[in-house]
Amino acid sequence: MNEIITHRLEFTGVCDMNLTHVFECGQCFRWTAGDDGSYTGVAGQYFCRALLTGTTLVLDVSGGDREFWYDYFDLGTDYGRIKRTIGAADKGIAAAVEHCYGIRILQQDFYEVLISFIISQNNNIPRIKACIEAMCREYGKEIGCRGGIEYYAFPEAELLAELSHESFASLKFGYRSDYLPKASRRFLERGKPRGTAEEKRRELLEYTGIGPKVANCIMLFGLGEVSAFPIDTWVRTFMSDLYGFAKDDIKGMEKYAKEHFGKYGGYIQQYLFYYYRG
DNA sequence: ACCCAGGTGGCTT
DNA sequence: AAGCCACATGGG
Repeated sequence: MNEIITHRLEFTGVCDMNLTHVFECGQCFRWTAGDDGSYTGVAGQYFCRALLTGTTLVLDVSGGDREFWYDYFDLGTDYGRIKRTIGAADKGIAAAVEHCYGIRILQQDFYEVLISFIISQNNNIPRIKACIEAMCREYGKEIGCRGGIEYYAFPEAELLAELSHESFASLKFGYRSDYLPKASRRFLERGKPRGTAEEKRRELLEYTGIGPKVANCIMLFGLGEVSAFPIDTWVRTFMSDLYGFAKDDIKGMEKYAKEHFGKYGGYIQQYLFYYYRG
């Protein structure tokens, strides 16, 4: 079969990173653990096998230059400093950060995040992954084959925009089926949201199928807005446990996050989310 | 048979 | 503005 890997990239001196934490913390859906500590998956259009040994990150990829992967893994951000800052004032956060020390917020493609998190609503992570893989297999360009597994790029917006409700329903997308072509068309018209965080948020909320929670996930994972604080059922659990909120007091939780977590809300949310979900 | 999952749209007060 | 409830699907 065609060899999928075209080149190898090595990054040395990579601190505060653990591939399991990065790929299992719920921010992305297309990576799978190998039996040797590696992770293999697709980011946008490119295949990648990642292995972290000590502080050296080795990537075998099908495309994308050094800068692309440096950005994707957020290697320019000092997570040590962030963790010291957010852990200092709060014991609950300190425990989560200690346990989930290797999380990094990937800088994923906006459209991929947009579609993925529309699928995520009222759904669980294994099924979200299955839905996305089925969609990529059906409508994404084949990148190649490795170890008997075929890898597919994330589908183009132009293609998904032309599909019918039934095309998604047959992939078991359920009631979300008609959100995806609509969202793809809107994305093609409007492009990636720009401006202030509040402007981006307002624009995302105009999509059918995007409410406050999904909008914040897209801001955090697809638009680099690391202050965004998505509140789902797990976040409600830890906000209740740690700070005594009633489970349905979303407004109170939002206010607390804004006032106490501020610009690091997204990081804090992600450490605690992964810690509590286990 | 229920309840839950990285919730939201739409309708009714 | 706030309170219901239906919405597909699959696992526990």
